[in-house]
Amino acid sequence: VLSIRGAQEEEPPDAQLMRLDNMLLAEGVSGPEKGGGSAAAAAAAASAGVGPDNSAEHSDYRAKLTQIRQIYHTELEKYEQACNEFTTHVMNLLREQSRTRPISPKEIERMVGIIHRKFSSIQMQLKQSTCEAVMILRSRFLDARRKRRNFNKQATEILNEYFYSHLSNPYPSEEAKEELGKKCSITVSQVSNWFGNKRIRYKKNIGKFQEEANMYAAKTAVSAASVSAHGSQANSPSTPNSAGGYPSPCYQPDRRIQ
DNA sequence: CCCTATGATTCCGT
DNA sequence: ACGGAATCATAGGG
Repeated sequence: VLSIRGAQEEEPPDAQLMRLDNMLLAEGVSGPEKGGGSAAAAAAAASAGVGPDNSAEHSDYRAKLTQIRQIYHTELEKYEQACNEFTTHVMNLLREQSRTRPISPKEIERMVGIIHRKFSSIQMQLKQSTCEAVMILRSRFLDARRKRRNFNKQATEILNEYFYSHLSNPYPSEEAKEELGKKCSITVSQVSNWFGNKRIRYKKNIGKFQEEANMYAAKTAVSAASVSAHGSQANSPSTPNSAGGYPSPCYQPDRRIQ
């Protein structure tokens, strides 16, 4: 009713609308019809983390995204159409009224402006809820926590061997991480995650890991012994244990119940 | 179904 | 950018 001067300037406060538009575009909802969407989704999946390109999950995600996109487009179209219809309807009414009373073009313009603002606020809502839906979808499918799989036994074996044989400084270098990742067929960041988790959990409850520590200490001791027995030089294979970081589990071969 | 183990993410300090 | 800590979400075993 009272926004006459706002009729011409509709831009200034709509930073949020910009954000919504940008996000919809980036997510492939409002952009190009088909190929763009999947490309954006793939990029999103790739950037979202470790994503070993699970195409089964991924196609599911894409299907849902397409669904969202279709809904969005049909709704948008519906709103647009409704807006136009309503506008022409109002125009007709005004035209009819102009027979009984004078109606300035300014008034018509004002009415049209009001209608358009109303409908664009509805569009805004639509965009917002679409964004929300996309975010939920993303968190549902792209969050790697939701499809966590344990590493296989051999991989954890290798990782544990490294951890317990470097217990004094269980911080593998970049190269070491790469090598471990290669041996375990996991990514470097997964190796980093594993060591991060292992360090904190070991430190938090050393007692719980005592048995495991002893086991791996024994295992590496055995392999070292066999190596030195086989080879000629008695080189302790990069195991200068018990320096600074974590308390050594101090292997006790015949630790029994009292 | 509950509980623990575990991989991944987030927050924060450095 | 990396590591510690807390937390999330699922896997796995009883």
